[in-house]
Amino acid sequence: MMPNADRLILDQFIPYRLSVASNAVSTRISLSYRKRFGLSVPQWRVIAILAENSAMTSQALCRATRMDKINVSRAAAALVARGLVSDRENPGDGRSHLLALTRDGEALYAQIAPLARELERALLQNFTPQERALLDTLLRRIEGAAQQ
Amino acid sequence: MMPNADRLILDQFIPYRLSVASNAVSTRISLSYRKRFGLSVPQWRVIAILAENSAMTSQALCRATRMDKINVSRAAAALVARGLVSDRENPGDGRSHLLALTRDGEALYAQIAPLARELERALLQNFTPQERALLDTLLRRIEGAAQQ
DNA sequence: CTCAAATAGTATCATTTGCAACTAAATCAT
DNA sequence: ATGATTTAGTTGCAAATGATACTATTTGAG
Repeated sequence: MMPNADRLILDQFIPYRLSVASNAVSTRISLSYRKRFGLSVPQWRVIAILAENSAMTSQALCRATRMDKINVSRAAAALVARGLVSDRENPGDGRSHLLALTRDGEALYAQIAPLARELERALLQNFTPQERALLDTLLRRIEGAAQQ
Repeated sequence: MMPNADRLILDQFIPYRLSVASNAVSTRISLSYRKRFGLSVPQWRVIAILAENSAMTSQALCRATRMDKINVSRAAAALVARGLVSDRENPGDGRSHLLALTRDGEALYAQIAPLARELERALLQNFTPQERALLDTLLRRIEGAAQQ
């Protein structure tokens, strides 16, 4: 038998717990976005960031959404095709484009944002504000350590 | 301009933070398992659970790993092909099989488990035991709420 | 018993995701 | 200026993931 110190109980292994919790939340949320608005999670992230900052390049979106450029590119292409995002030349740099929400995109955001907040509220239904803040902090610390 | 109560700051949106943290951790861990042992995360989960409980059916593995049957089936098939897991008839039910670690599987587990614990320790390097326990609890509560 | 319904697991196919190569524009050193 | 290097973004291919349908066995109602 192995020494106990070298065994591992999956159920108490933090990376596992994190993955399971994240999957449960993502599944729930993405179903909801997909069904009601036909949006994937990457698309939703792009919309959310564009609603906060006006026109941005893809690269800025990569940083803000923590997604790689290919995911941003695909999400943006789909949103442009649906008329939710506009795509114009960047006067300062011919390689990149400036992406922004269209009027339709803003309207969609106005529908989703309250729903997203409601979903978040449901997830955190019996969290105190302190617990919520703590969770946020702990997650950021783990993320930082993972990228080390 | 929308009312502030209906806006949403992605950076502070818990489902987003959870997803970003989980991805950062998974990426780090799965690279490590893949490079050193040629294992995917689902395969690693199957091994970890089989190391805790001896012979089990696929279905029991589904419950224990929180993966769906197709992921378990694929992970198990790959492990059987590598000789890390044995697959014998279930005397009690002709539809299912009993999966268990082989001697090689045990040996591999003995190598990975300490590494996994070490990785976890690195992630939680400046967490107090209380913070660690709290994170575990908060993640379980969110997971429960997500499955509602 | 016998046959409909349920369960275990796999196979097949479509969709998603990620990686590497590619095009085009900008930067920078000579 | 001009050619090598870096950067922005897309495309095309391969691997991973998921949904559906299928086979074989078991269960359970009549």
